[in-house]
Amino acid sequence: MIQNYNSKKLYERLPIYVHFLNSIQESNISSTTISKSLNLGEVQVRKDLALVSGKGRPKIGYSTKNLFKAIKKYMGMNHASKAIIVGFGKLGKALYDYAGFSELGIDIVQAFDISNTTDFVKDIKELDSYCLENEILFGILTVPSTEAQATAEKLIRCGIVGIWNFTSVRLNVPSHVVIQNENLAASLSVLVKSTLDKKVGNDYEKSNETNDSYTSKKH
Amino acid sequence: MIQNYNSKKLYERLPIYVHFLNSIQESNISSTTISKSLNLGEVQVRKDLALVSGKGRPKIGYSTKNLFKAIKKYMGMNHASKAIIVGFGKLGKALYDYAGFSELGIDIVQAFDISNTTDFVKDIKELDSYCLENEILFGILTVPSTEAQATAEKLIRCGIVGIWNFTSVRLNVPSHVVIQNENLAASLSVLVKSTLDKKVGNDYEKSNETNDSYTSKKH
DNA sequence: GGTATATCGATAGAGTTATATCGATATACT
DNA sequence: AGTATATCGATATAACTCTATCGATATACC
Ligand SMILES: NC(=O)c1ccc[n+]([C@@H]2O[C@H](COP(=O)([O-])OP(=O)(O)OC[C@H]3O[C@@H](n4cnc5c(N)ncnc54)[C@H](O)[C@@H]3O)[C@@H](O)[C@H]2O)c1
Ligand SMILES: NC(=O)c1ccc[n+]([C@@H]2O[C@H](COP(=O)([O-])OP(=O)(O)OC[C@H]3O[C@@H](n4cnc5c(N)ncnc54)[C@H](O)[C@@H]3O)[C@@H](O)[C@H]2O)c1
Repeated sequence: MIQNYNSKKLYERLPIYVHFLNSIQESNISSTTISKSLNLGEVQVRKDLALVSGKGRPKIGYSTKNLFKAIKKYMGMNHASKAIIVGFGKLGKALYDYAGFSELGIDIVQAFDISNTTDFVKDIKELDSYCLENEILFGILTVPSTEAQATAEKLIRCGIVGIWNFTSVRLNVPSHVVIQNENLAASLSVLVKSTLDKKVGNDYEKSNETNDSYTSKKH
Repeated sequence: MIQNYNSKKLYERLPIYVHFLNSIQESNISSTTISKSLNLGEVQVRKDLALVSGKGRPKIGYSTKNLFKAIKKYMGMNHASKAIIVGFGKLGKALYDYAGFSELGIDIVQAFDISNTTDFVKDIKELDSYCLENEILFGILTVPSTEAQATAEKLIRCGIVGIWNFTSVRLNVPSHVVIQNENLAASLSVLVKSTLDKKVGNDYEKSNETNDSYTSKKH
């Protein structure tokens, strides 16, 4: 594949830029400044921006507004994507209440549970009708792991094609469905192991550095 | 570097194996079976296991018990790592109550907050004395983003060298400290974008597949 | 207007991670 | 005991991702 670079890692960084651009006042911004503010590689930022946006100007940088729009367009953040949460427990509640997703064009429009139903938490039985009526594409799975596979299948039957999976189960789904596993336990383990590596292997700098887990890179 | 393959991705998979091994009854298990159960590449699993464990036997596989022990040893999961949570809000509470971390040798031993103090949530003012007394190495950062940098610095002053960062801030920390960013918003964006890509680019199979975000791999 | 330079874009290369392939071997089965 | 084969381990290759470098250029400043 020639120069058609479209990667998961890129997709993770673009929202970070969006959040950053949202937070600044300047009407122009350079890739250099962005890279320093976010602890990312300078070349990497430039490459990312070049891919999604129009030209930048030497000595000036990019128009903040245009850059912002370009990234949002590229990521499909303009038309708000509607998502539902299934499993309104501790984690589901935290995610449901979090305001930061809307900045990225994602609205969590409804929560479902098998028992904790309230005004704004519907019974899981209503899943079908709700999803079909509202054309929901995304589901956030925060049910107990024992219920994970069965619940995922329910979601898929309702037309959901993207599942954010917080359970520890590796779901089995048809090929048209996208799964994003959010394995928090694994993630914490990575931190622990990386930290221990660093503490032990202080002989010379370990070559383990990656953009997201380590700090003080020499950009 | 020759064959000293020690990657972040590997560190993410090993806990998945641990969880799986914990859940099965069989006293022997083959890499083939593991790979099918977890939707991972067969060769990849074999390579992972070869790196951390003793030999497997043709037609039999590995001893479940030995494999389990080997991975835990490799990952440093034997001596329990103690972590604290700072910011006992919705997310902090969910993490604090989650039982699944102990399987991976991690104990969340204490929570701190600036206001919601209770019997088991200490005031942030006690952070110093607690961390030093108890030799805490890991901190989970779930304070509001406005407090993130300042709080991270507090943690570091208390001897913490690994921070699991749930805030949207890209922390600036000294080089001996490891940061694991858990950017949930970015992760959700990846799901949305990947799903949209797939829906649109159905001309021929997109070459975007990765082990963690997509399903129905042809292993 | 002329010069210095911050920033850009492009290319090449290095590093990391995953997959395909194949011969070796211990085990199951006849 | 002899044969078929599931599974292993190793090597080679492919795919993906990041970084270093450098010439081009629009802008700032004299
Ligand atoms: N809390 C964490 O920090 C954490 C960390 C990692 C993974 N997880 C995983 O996330 C999931 C949720 O965790 P949690 O802490 O919020 O658990 P929880 O028990 O607080 O919440 C689970 C919710 O799902 C509901 N539920 C049960 N069966 C259901 C069904 N069939 N349909 C719809 N709803 C149903 C329950 O009523 C409950 O409200 C679990 O799978 C857990 O393993 C949680
Ligand atoms: N909830 C989510 O789903 C979600 C998703 C992505 C990111 N985040 C991030 O995670 C963090 C926590 O989110 P939340 O939803 O739990 O928020 P929250 O408001 O429920 O919890 C924050 C807690 O931090 C405490 N706090 C405030 N200042 C403090 C300080 N200086 N020291 C110690 N404690 C302090 C508050 O009292 C509160 O209990 C935020 O930075 C948020 O942006 C949350």
